[in-house]
Amino acid sequence: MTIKDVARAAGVAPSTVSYVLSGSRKISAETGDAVRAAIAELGYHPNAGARSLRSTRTNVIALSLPLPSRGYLPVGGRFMYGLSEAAREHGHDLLLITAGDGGSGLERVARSRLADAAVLMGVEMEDPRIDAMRGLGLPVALLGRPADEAAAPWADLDWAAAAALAVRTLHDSGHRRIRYLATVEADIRTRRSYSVRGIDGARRAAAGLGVSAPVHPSSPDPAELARRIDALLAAPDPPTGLAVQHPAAIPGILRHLSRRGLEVPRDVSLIAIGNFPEDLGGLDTTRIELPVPEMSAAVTRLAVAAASRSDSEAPDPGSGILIPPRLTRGGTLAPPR
Amino acid sequence: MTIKDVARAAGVAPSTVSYVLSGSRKISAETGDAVRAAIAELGYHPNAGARSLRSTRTNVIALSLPLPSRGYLPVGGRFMYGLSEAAREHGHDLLLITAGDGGSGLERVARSRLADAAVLMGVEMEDPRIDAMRGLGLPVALLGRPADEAAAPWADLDWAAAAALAVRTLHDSGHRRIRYLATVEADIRTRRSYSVRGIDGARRAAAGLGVSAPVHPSSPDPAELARRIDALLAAPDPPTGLAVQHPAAIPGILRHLSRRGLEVPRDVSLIAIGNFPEDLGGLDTTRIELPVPEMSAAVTRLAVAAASRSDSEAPDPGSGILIPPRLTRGGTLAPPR
DNA sequence: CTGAAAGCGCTTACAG
DNA sequence: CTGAAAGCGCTTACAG
Repeated sequence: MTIKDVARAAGVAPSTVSYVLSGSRKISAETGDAVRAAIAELGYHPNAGARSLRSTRTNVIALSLPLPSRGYLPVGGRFMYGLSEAAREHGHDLLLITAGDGGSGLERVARSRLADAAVLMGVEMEDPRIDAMRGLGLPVALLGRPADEAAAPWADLDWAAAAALAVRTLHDSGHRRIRYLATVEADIRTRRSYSVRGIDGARRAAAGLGVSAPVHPSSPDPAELARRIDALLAAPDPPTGLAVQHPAAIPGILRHLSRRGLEVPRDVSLIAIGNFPEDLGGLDTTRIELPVPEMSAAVTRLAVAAASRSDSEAPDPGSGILIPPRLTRGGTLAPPR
Repeated sequence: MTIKDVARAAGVAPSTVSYVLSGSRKISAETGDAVRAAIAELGYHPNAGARSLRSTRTNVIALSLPLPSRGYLPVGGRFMYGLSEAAREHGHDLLLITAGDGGSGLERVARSRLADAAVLMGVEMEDPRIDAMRGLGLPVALLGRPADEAAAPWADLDWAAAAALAVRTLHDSGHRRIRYLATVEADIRTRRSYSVRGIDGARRAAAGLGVSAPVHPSSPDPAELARRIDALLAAPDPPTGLAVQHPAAIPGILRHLSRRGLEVPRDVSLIAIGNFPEDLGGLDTTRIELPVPEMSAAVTRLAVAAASRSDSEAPDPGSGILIPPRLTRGGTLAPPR
């Protein structure tokens, strides 16, 4: 089942079938209809290998996944769905590249021309993958905002604004003893963008409000996290408001507070940053949700644009798309007693 | 950067480079070394499109994802990681196919020869994708055990045995009023394999033990699920033991029981089936975990085998790999009062 | 408005 | 033990 079969069935030349498919040439209505009818009847789909060999376009986007940090995994799954559907809307498929093969995966994809562009997930402030791909001719789009915002096109939730919104909302509600529970240490250490920017946003917001909001890293180990919360509560000025950027930890934190006899929001208020309602299992939490569909659509658009730019050798405008945070009211926020 | 460049650098013919790469011909040590040195120095990777056009092998495995049911999503992410890494170990990459484009995605992949084989996730007892792919020449391997076990190679946790193990463990512990909280209704209605087999295993085990263990569907809505649990507890013979096959619901269930003043395991025992320790957020639950790495490795092996079989036109042995359940002891099981 | 032909980068019989 | 050549199924200048 090749383009020749379609051409024979429609009574035209193979090249005419190709032109009907690509739309890059004016075709008479009758010819076009005959070709389309033959394609539909035979169920013809162009051979992907032949097409990519000839045209140097694969219609595939590679997704470079970070090493699965324990806190990040459930989020990764949503993005894979979101990105895959967004890619389809642009006529592309999504190829998964795990960091498991030592970062060489992306280079392999670039050199063997398996994809037209790559979306990088788990972006670090200074992400080595950006420079690595520059020389290899694989355009990238970042799901995360790097330190050098002109290094590559990127899309991200405005984590700094999200953290600031959480701190400001607690402050507006009357809280003065606020703590910022950041992402897990591993993410801070590797300078994951959402991690660094969240902390930064929280600190700036606190400074702007003239309030103190010390930052504490979270832990993937619930028992260890519980110990840290105990330490906070045992301090001379225990917090009345918590902003938490570690989504997976929310249920455990609420359980621990309740075990300690603290009622939320009567004794402690809490705002969750960057999570999904589903992951909260019915907990009615005041929160800033992670806008996965918007982020997926935005970064995919950038990746597709970068891929076609690489055809025309046009310079990379280095655009960034910042998605503003939105607060969802829930039952974990109240004025301090 | 093509095979010709490597050939020139090594002072041999392009075909010789190809033979060194494939290992399908005896090559002298010197020639082989020269070629390998040139490949390493130039950073050569064969063009994927050219290779697949010529050899009809893509070294890509397609992953057909089910529609993201709310209960299943976090699990999907783990499998994507697990399958991607397993595929790499066999020299393959993983291409994501979402059900979003109406099931046509797999057919498109088959007809355009984008992949050598497909792994089907979210398998139903009578899964239409199996027959659909048979005529299209895309070999499949199922991540789930279908009703017709000879229809295609498959790998799965033994959900029937898992459910039976949970019921039996409760029974051994002294429980006689047991309830089986199955998967969400949508999964039962579409006859997802894990759902049907779990229910079946629970019923058989209960019958074998001469105990009654009525089955109740779970709900993706925590409030609705809470109402159903209330109904169970308000019945004349309230349960002392619950087996729950809806992983995402465990934290919510435990919270609801505690809100009702019931202590676990003093008043009610609970065994969770098919979840991840990470998703429990530190809850020390007696459970049967989902063996994602084993399942991923097994189904990938089957997919790769099916792909090479399709080259040699050998018949499909229709093998099935059943992974036995393992109980992890936790703090939610005790004899009834 | 349409067709014949070249060629993308590989693999693999054919030949020596 | 190695090479020259054909051809996989497309796309796209070239030609009319």
